Amino acid sequence: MARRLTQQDIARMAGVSQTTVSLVLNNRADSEVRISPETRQRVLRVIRETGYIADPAARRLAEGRNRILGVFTYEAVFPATSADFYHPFLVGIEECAEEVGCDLLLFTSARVTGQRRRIFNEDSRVRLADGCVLLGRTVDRDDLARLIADQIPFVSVGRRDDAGGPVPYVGADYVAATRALVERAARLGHRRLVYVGTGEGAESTADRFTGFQAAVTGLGVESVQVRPDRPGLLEAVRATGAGAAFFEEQADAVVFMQAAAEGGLAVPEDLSVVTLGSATRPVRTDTDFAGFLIPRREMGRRAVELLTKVLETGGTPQELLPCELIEGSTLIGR
Amino acid sequence: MARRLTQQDIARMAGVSQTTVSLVLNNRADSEVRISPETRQRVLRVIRETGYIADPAARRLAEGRNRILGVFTYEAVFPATSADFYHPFLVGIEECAEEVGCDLLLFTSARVTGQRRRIFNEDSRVRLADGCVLLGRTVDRDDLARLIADQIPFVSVGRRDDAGGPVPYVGADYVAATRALVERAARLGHRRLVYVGTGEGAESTADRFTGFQAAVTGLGVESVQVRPDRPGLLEAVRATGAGAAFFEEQADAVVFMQAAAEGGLAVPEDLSVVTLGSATRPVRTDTDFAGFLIPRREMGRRAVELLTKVLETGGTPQELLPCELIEGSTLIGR
DNA sequence: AGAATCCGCTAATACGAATTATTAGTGGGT
DNA sequence: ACCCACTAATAATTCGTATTAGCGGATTCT
Repeated sequence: MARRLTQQDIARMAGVSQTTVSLVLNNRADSEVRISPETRQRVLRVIRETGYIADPAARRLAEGRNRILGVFTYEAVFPATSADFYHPFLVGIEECAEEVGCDLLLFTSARVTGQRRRIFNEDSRVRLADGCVLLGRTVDRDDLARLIADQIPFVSVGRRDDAGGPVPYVGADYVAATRALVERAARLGHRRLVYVGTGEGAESTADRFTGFQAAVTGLGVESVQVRPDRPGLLEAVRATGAGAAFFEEQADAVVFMQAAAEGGLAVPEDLSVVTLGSATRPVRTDTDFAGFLIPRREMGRRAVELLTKVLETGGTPQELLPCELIEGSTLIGR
Repeated sequence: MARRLTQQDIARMAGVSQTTVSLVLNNRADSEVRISPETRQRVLRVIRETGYIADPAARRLAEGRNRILGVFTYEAVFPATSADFYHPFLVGIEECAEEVGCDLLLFTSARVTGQRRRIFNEDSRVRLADGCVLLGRTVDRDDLARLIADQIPFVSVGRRDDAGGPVPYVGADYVAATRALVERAARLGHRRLVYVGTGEGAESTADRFTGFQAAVTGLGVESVQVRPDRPGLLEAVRATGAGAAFFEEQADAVVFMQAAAEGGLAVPEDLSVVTLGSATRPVRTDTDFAGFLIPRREMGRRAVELLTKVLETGGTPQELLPCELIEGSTLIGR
């Protein structure tokens, strides 16, 4: 097995010292340090010819940084079930990482403990990267607290509640987006709305409910809540007498539409339907729902941007990106 | 920024040497090395109390490996057009990487030179990983030769011809799968077959043609070849008088089906249709083609398995995985 | 009796790159 | 002849962990 090339090897080939190779590599041109153009070129040529690349572990150990950004996901990234969910984020992350000249390390090695992955296992490689981006519908609170306590630079994609301290994140502004949709319904004359969803669990879910309630209260509109998993959902929604239904989860709306068609409920003539963001669970539908788009790609990009900023100057950035509203065809006046 | 705890710190607190801490941590109980139970417990207690975790960078440096596997693709992975092609491979790769405890480094930053990516560009990061998996419809011969010459551990997903030496790969057995399909057609009474495809180019394509010809010759069945890109493909195929058409590329078969429907050719009543593997170009079709499935996910898994084996013991593994035959509804007797 | 082995632990060193301190050489000014 | 400023490079050290060689005394084997 061929030993990995080291700066020492390059130095030998170029007839200089390891120090010189390091200096050339890091493009140091301070007044402190001088390398003649010829020597520099000679070293660079050997490096080019051999395709030498610095060992990230050694570099990290010596310098303290890597130009490697870790990406941690709580579920496997690629499998089809979650691919649709992660994909847009990854596109954004990848784009921005390329721009800032960082490589991406997918922490696929994190073993699944119980049902999900955990960041800190026996030998977590999190510290191999300069910092990392956290991705997942929900994030383990203990992991977050540990990251904060250990002062590991990271940015969460998706807003997170405090976990032993403020969590750096870039999220989507579900509160504002949901409020805007409620306001639109109100402008169209709706006086009674039904919220179909749990309103609890992950922050993203809670935010939708928060926005809904705030808007409803502010506008003096009547509202009721219905759990999406209850049997006879169609009848339950019908019984509320609401003119518009707000679905926390698009997948539930898709199922509902099917039931409505079978049950003789016309959408949007009899009932308007609004979905609060694109589906997290993949569903196929032809319905052009009124709702909003989660700026997933932008979130990915921004997370990397913020992470590099954190690495440079520290801090705990918290940002919410606006969601684009979708006109759709399922919300009409009454 | 608080300095991290080191083994030295732990050693001081426990009143032992750094070596002892390391030995306790790694649970070494060889005959080579002995630690008394009391000392061990004392060290473990300090570790537990402080929440010490070894620095992965230092650990990797000492161990000499990164546990990072590179994944090189000749086209961008994420964009939707190629996503369907790469996805199943990546699923397998990720699965297995997780099992063997390795992280994945996507060489997405490899710049595109001309039309395609090249492995060895200005600042190739290939050497950053312990080894890498090559993915792509076709792979550059020069790149392969370079990898072999430089003794960089790698495994290609897909069989490759020698390139200045044998190439380690895990491929799909297109020869056997194609032969099996020809044999099935023969058993069903077909005495004249037409091969629609170029039969040349990438190894995967050549293998299909090889299998086809070998089977046809062995069985004494007549056969002709038709280029898939010629105008009037439908008539050309018809003119051959063949009872069954073997399509190298499923996408061509889909187009052909459309033309057949319009031209009044009934499939499979008038002509049986067989496709040699799932589509590389994404096509949507409802036709249940007779053909075979490429074990993409398995190939991805196996590639990582073989790569870890190469890393441990060297060698140049070459494996072909069997394709699962699809009964389908487009191949009947005559 | 002398050699070999065991015991529990530590000092020394390796790993690869970055940084520091230092050296050798050169030319100019007084 | 001497000191100084400057150039171009290197030797030595650092980072935190893992490994190897070895310590001196006691026990066991031959």
